[in-house]
Amino acid sequence: MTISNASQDSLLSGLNDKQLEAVTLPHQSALILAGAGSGKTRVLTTRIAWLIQTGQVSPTGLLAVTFTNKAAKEMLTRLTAMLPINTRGMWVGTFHGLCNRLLRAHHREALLPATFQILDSADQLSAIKRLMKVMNVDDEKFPPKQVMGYINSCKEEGLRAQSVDAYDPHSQRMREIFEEYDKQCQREGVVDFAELLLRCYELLSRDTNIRQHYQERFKYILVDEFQDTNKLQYMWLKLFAGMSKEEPNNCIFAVGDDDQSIYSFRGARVGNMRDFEVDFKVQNIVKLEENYRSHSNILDAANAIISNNKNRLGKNLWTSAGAGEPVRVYQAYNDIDEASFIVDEVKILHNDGWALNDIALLYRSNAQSRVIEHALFSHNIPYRVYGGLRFFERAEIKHAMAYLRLINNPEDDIALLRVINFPTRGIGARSLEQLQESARAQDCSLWQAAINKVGNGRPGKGLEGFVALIKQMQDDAKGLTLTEMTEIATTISGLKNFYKLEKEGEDRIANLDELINAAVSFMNNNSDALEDNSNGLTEFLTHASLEAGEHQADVGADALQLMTVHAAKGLEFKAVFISGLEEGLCPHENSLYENNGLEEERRLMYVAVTRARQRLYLSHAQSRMLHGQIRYGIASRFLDEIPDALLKRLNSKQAPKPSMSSNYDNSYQSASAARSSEQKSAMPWKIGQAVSHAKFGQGVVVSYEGNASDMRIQINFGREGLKWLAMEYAKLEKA
DNA sequence: GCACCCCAACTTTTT
DNA sequence: GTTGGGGTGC
Repeated sequence: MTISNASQDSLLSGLNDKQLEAVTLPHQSALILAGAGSGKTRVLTTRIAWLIQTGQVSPTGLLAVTFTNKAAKEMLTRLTAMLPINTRGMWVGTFHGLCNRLLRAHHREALLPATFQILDSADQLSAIKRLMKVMNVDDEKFPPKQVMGYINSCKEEGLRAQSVDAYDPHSQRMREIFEEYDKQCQREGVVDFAELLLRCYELLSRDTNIRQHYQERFKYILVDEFQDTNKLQYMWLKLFAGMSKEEPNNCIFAVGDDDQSIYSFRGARVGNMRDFEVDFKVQNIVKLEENYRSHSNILDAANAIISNNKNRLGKNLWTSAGAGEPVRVYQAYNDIDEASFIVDEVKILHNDGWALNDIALLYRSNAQSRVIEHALFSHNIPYRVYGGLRFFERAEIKHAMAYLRLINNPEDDIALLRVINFPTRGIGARSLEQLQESARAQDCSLWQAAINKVGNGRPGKGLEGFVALIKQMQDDAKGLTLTEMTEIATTISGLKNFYKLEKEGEDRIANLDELINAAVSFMNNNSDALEDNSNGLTEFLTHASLEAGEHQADVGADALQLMTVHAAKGLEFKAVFISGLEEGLCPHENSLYENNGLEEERRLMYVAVTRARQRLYLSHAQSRMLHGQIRYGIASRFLDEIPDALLKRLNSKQAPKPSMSSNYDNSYQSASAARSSEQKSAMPWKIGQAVSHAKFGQGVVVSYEGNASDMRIQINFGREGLKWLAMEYAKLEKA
């Protein structure tokens, strides 16, 4: 060891016993069960710093994998703060980023062109639609989105078309599309996200030399958010680790939290944690349970909720911070009342000096934000919604990027199709079909086909113009910097002029200008990493696909934070509102039909609760507008799972507020009043009335039908679902 | 080629 | 209620 004990001490000082144990584990595979707010990122980065500082590994001898670019960046930032090292050349990144890097380095062995492009989801979908047209597939029977999901989940299981089971005609056709899709991608030199991983995995399994090279290089492999890995990612990690006797047996330091696994819908397998324990003979799991974020009332609530899950590795968060405030529960009359409650509370907090940035409003589904946004807007409370379109996903940016892609490689059919007639230049569906037809006949790219048409004369004015435009752009681009090329792509293409003429095109033009800025800063940040002869274009295109950019600009201003619970994972706020805690929304009704769906919903609730540092509000509404209809829900079972002693109920009575927003009130009344006027006398229960049933428990009256002698009543029993009961026999009581 | 209309969907999402 | 995609008509 070349480093003095003193500086080692400073690196390790302030860690608790468990954190210290994790950071200084000997050379062996380890599973760190890191609870919410337990200092997970700190442990991970300190582990890396410690390994380097004690001379056990050089910065280039380790591999650190994350899921998001944000997490990777954060890790590098913290690392440079701890150690005076140059992080360039270190393999710290996302699964996709690292696979991309490896495939670029070995593109020949991976059978890819050096300039292979990465399809984002939108590109992939349009590629599939295009293929399905060629193959004459009925998109009623095979919705392109489903086909895409099928292809991606196959790849995420590590499967190619040849190895997929298909016993019925439908799945056989599906498999056929999968196979043709892969051929099309190969022809066009493009890879989708899942392909990046699968291609990389296959390359390493096939090519012993390359595999050995990396296995010898990466003695230490560190994985963040291990509970979110899918099957292929786990297989990929095993390859790097080297599992067989002859292989080096590198060790994996896996950090994760099974209780925060909320991404099974996109292929994540919590089970990888248990498999890892067995496969890598993990001796003991290090549990980080001391929480540095929340007061204990909040943690106790979270612990109580999650303890209802059966399949857990087991963990209980604790804090030395004291009980803190009770968890506040508000029962709202309807969604609008819920929103106005939140607005009132936020105002109070803000007046008391809380920064809006420190307050988050969480919901299960994006649709719920509308009502709240409306309330915030009319009360002039600044807010920021996370989610939605990101920079490189905006239409105008994708158009400009398509021109750049064509400069880079005109055979890029996807890019060509996107802009061949945008801005419009008289190439309609007819001429496009002809072009695609002749490309198919000649078995070449659309660009080649277009060139041939122009060469043969009578290509049509539009097509001739397009070919000339791209050729001119390519000519102009020679010797230009990336920034200048980007300018060309937005101007010569006619994009800017097009948006200038549009009524509401200012934002789009501003975005196009922002794209030029993005190119400038990309070059500033990466110029020394680029090869000497590279103008950075391929790298910039990759950057755009792999890092779609921040969701929204002006992050600086103080604003209330609105986001889904999923988007809140990994974040923390001084005060958190969790809204819409009703059966059907949270847990979401769809989840109840899924395997272990309820447990995942409960983990979602757990994630939501553990975001709060100091104050936590839970709210539910007796009725809310959903899909254009009023729905009556009962309180989420997750609320019942919190011990009463931790709660403070702000209004347990369901009396409607007199100050209700009038238009909603009317629409609410008209819905129920319309029916009750028909059969008022026969109806003993009002719609929205909470009732209890001997067998089904608590419920809410949703609707009814029939006449006085034969009336049926529909009740939402939450966990038991919607039930029709005959009035005559059902023994209902007011709840 | 484009504007307009209708109908269906509608949980969560990173790369 | 809203949005987006697809189809139709000028």
